[in-house]
Amino acid sequence: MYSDNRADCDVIHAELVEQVRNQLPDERKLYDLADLFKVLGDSTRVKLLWALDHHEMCVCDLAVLFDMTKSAVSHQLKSLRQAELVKNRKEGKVVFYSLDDDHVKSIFEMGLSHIEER
Amino acid sequence: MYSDNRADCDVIHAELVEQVRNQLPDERKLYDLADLFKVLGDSTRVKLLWALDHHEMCVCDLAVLFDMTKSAVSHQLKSLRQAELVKNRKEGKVVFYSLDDDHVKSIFEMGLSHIEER
DNA sequence: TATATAGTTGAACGATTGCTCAATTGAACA
DNA sequence: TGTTCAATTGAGCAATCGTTCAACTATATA
Repeated sequence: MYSDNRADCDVIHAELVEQVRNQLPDERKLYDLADLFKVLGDSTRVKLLWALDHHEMCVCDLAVLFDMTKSAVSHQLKSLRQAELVKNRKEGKVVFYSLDDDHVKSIFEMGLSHIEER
Repeated sequence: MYSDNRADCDVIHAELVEQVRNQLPDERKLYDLADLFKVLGDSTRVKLLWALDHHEMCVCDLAVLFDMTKSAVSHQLKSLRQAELVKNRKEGKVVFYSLDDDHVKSIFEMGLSHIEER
């Protein structure tokens, strides 16, 4: 049944494996989920999100706040935009960014709970 | 005030920047938070956690389930162990892994909510 | 219209990541 | 005691990631 697989071992608990396999979410969903956490898995982006959770801010403000170049900030905001975690609005030359997701705060707080309980 | 920073721009909203700066969590916490999401930000590890959420499993079962080598599985389980997301127990030659965190499921569900609402 | 400034973009780089491979550990058992 | 098999480990490699740098766009204003 698993003769052509890469797991260099016999199946120990075949029934359990089959049972768990049938209960796993769609493969695509698992990839999307990992991609979301990948975006959250960078301290710069975490900082940006945390700042934007307090108030909408422009690229320049964020650059000053975290002592980064505008370019670096802009690149990271692009990732966050593509993940639909932030949105922006333009006012003259200035682009204001803000959170575009209700779950970020909850996810952060859940994450902090994990960290603080170990 | 910010004369020696790397943000190649004037401060546009100095007061806001200062206000947000004072409300940000400890820098260390933000790094730890990003590190946690970094561990969750890989589809292999997401799959492993999801499987272990259903039932404790040994390395060999997981390798068969996801068609990976035991080595690859073991390496990833090590990351998860270091992040204190999974724990293990030994029974003879076999090592059983299981979830070591109540928040993972909640974090996953929050993440799925974000994905499904866009 | 010319200049200045906010922001974006793409290439290039160094660092990190996830896997493979081979060697090794450790427990069961003949 | 020697063999077998589950699991771990470290080195090495390709791929990915985050930043810098330089060039560019777009808008306000003199």
